[in-house]
Amino acid sequence: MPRPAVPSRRADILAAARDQFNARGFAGTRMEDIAQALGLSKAALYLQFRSKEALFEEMVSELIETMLPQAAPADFGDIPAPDILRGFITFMAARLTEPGMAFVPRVIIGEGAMFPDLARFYHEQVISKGLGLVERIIRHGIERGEFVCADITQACRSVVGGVLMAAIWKNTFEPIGAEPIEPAQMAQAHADTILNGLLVRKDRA
Amino acid sequence: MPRPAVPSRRADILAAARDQFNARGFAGTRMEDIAQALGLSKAALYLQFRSKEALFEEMVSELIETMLPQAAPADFGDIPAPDILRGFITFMAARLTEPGMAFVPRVIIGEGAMFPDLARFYHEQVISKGLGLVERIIRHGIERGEFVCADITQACRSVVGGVLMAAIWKNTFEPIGAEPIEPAQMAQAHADTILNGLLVRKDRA
Amino acid sequence: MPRPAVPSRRADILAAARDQFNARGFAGTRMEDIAQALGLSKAALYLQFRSKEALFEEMVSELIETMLPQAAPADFGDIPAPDILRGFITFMAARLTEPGMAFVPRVIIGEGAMFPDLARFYHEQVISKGLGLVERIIRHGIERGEFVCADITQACRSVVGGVLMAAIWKNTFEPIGAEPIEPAQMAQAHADTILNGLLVRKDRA
Amino acid sequence: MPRPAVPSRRADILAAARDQFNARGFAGTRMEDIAQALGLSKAALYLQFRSKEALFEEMVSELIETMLPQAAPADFGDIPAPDILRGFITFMAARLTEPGMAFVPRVIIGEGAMFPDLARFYHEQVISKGLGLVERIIRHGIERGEFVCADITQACRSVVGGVLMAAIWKNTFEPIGAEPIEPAQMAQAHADTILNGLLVRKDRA
DNA sequence: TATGAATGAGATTTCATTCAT
DNA sequence: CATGAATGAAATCTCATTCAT
Repeated sequence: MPRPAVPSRRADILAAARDQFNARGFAGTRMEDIAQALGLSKAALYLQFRSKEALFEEMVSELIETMLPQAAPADFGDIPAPDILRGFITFMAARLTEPGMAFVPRVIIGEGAMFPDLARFYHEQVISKGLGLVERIIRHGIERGEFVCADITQACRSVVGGVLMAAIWKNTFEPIGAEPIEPAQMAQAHADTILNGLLVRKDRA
Repeated sequence: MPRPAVPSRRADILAAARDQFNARGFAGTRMEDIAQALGLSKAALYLQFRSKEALFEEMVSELIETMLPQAAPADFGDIPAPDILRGFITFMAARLTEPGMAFVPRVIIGEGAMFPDLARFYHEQVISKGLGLVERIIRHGIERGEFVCADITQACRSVVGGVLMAAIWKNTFEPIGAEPIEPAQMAQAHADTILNGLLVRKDRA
Repeated sequence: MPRPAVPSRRADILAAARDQFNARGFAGTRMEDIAQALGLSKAALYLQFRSKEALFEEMVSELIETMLPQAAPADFGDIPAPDILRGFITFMAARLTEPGMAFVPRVIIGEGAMFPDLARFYHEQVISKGLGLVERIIRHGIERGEFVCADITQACRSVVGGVLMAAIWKNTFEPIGAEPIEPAQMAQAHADTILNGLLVRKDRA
Repeated sequence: MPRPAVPSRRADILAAARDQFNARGFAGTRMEDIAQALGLSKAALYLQFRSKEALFEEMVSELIETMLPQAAPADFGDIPAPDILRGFITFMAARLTEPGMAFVPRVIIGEGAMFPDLARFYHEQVISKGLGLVERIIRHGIERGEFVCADITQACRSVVGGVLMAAIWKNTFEPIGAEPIEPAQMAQAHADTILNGLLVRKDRA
């Protein structure tokens, strides 16, 4: 069942679009830019996509749909919650900082106000699902007597906030000269902080 | 001590510009929008600012310069580190989610790629200083035997990440229907998570 | 009968306007430019002149009215026509190439099509009167048996053409690096050519 | 040998631009004017030319490059200098007054101050070459014993001045009601004046 | 007399989108 | 499937002119 030798035009366009949106944001990217990057005419893009917005949405969808399912095991079984959480943070930090992904939160955050459909879509597909996954992990930990948490909803945001920070750092501040980060290392440290807290633990000392 | 009878037009324009850029981002805001919000003509704006970009940059600068100095006491003295950290998180969460401020990270993150100077300025003046402040707080706690922390630099990012998450949530997702957050409450929960961690503490149980 | 110690604002404005129109042409000069050159506000100009066009016209009028009467004696009497013609050419070449004058033909020629009133005014006041004067001189010479001329109207244009050439050279080509001309010398040579022609004269050899 | 079925849009646009710049000058012509004359939208012009200025410059260049080479025979041989000079004057007067050419000196003279590159280009390609050609003609005449001339450089300007006068008259003053000229006739008269001078010639009387 | 502030009417330029070939 | 040519709608910016003070 070989994939077609000539990969679908759609895929090519989506890839080129991702690069361009990554570099210039949604409003800053012209259809011309995408077409030129492909050596095609603008009109060719419209053979595959109804509009610039449709192209953008489809690209984000595709990206997201390949990302989230791998972030945590479908069934937690007997796996310790700290391991699952650490795995989630590490996986998401790696994904969201790799080139071609990091831009998604950036564009959504930056241009969500102008494109509410886009923001809604992203909120429902990514943020809600991501937070829901974290919530399941925390509940799993509480059930197993590993975690204690007064406000699960907020705690989820603390978890995701650190990951978001990594994505933004990589994509917004590194390009302008900020000290580079190592996503895996940052993920481990974030997991440590979230799991252990900063306070001295007498039970471990 | 009444404000001057003729408050500088510049200030009026900067305020209106802030609202508009907040609502629509840089590219999405038209000079017409700002002018209409003031009941002025577009041309009036050009009497005070050379260009749209100049107006934007001046507004961001001004905003930033008034924000950071109040985030923590200049000298920590004997104050317990957890209190200082909790205070910092609460203050920043309040500031960054209040209308008229929340947009700063959003616009910087969203359009930083198109305005590198702005992003650099923001990184140096806000992010670096903010992270430096958190670092001082954590070191203060370690010295006092209150905190333990393997990777201070990363921990700082976990702290700030939660605050950033609040700002983005308030500004990007609430407007499209996400469940509203209460910044003070979220700040407390974030502080709890960061301080205590999620793991069950045998020393307290 | 001393002139007023504070020369009329009108005169100041006219002088500044001349400089500016000279440097930038009519369309290229903004009221702001003139005002700034005087250290005044734009509004101040409108206290003296109804409009930009009115200001321009008045300036040209004034310039012209002081120029033409001196170009030739009012009554030719017994003066030899060649002397009068040589005097006219020399005078006009000097005037039209001095800074602050040369620009008049330039602006009229360049922007006459957009401002027909201006062009008409200039044609009637300057060109027609100038050509009329040359015609009178030539007729004077014919009457005195000094000149012979098959087509007086065209000959007048040959006379004026040389003067115009000097003005254009000085104002259009010298500023971009063309070899400078000496108006007096050019006027003498033009008069020589016009009077004697290029052909060898057996009656003089 | 039919012209290509799809004559280059560029050429069409250049032709229409010439007409419009001719009628209104550079500053006075709006892109809209040119587009309307072609039955196109403004945007269509930008498909072919980067900017208004680029369009203007390209048009002038093209025009100039097609004009000068035909003004005089490459090798004068035994041809009498008066004939060559008369031919040059007649040719140039015809060219510079025909619709579509007359505007060149007008626009250059009028807006040279705002476009120094253009003026320089025109000076080098047209004025200098034209004057050089006249100079060669006069020297040819002197060698053949037909001409006598004390200041050749200046005499050349007298020759060209008359031609310039014709172009300006046709384009600046005729449209506002001045008495029309017949270029061929004016050229003959100018040649007569330049060759014979105004003074009575005893050797012919 | 003078001006700071304002503006209406435009000018150039851009870009997502369409369509005949 | 592909495109060259085209465009309508808009956005930024300019400037002669006005007017309350």
